[in-house]
Amino acid sequence: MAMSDLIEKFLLQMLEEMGGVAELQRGDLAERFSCVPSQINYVLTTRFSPEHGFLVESRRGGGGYIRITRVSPEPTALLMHAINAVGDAIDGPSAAAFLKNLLQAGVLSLGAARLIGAALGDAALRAVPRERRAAVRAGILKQCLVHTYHSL
Amino acid sequence: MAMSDLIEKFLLQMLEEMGGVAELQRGDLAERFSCVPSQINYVLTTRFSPEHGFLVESRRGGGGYIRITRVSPEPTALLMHAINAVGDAIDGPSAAAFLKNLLQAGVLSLGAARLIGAALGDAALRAVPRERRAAVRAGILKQCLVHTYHSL
DNA sequence: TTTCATATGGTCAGGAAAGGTCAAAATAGC
DNA sequence: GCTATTTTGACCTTTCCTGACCATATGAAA
Repeated sequence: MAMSDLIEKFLLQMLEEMGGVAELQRGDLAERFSCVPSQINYVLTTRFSPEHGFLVESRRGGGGYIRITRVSPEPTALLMHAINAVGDAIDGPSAAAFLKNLLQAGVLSLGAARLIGAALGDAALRAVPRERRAAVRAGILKQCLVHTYHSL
Repeated sequence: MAMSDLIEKFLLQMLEEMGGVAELQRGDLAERFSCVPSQINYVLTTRFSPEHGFLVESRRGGGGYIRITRVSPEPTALLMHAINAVGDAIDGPSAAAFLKNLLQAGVLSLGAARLIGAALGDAALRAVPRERRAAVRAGILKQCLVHTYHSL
């Protein structure tokens, strides 16, 4: 695995531990990985760009620093929120809205969202009396989201 | 036997040992067989194409790699068979076995298989009376498989 | 207050380390 | 002999790594 990948991994883990913001010194990090300082910039520009959902600030001079902030909300937080919000029963359109939101946020892949959607549809719940479907749907949806949470 | 056949054999065995995914470096492999690197590409395009049931990913540059993943040659047939075999009711372990088979065959991704598993578990079906769960489970499972079928 | 030394971080271009493409030459199978 | 397959090499593209040089902040000295 290339060094840039290792540095990326390190920074991601750091962000995870620090709850979304990591502050570091370029020289220190370069020394830890035995590379030139500018390689840190390379990693930052290729893997922590805004399109990747990060904000990078820095300051030069004595006491300088580089701060990386995860700008797109963390998937775990979004999932947690969604799981709590589902409740004990949910109708089809509402469930679909949940899935759409999570898809939009990049927490669920298109395939996963559609798959869950299939599991929640009336066709899948044929064996459940109509008046109980909302409750069953909620159970399935929550469990799917919990699973997704655990697989992050 | 032509060298391309030898390389093919080697890669197939590698896939076998690694459980369906093999990661390699083009230069290394070329050196091992004393051939030019581009011959590896030839083997990959003629014998590990999607029609042959393989997925090939790669990355250039330092630390580059080639990854071959075995997928099912006939996902549609396997899915069709599975959908028919599920029946009107199915217990948890049997459903799990179905998923495991389809996973092994590469029809379902690990993520998809686990996701469906979560939707079929007792935790997800808490709102369904125990004696009706098998029927509900069958409905959900079949719908998920039908969905997968359509999204191929 | 101005100036200079030091401590950071930033930019950019070039070289190195992969993998990709393509067409011509060689070979194998009928 | 003819055709399809295989083999090869020249050239291309992408990604990574390095180093020289640049820019800015802080603090002490003049």
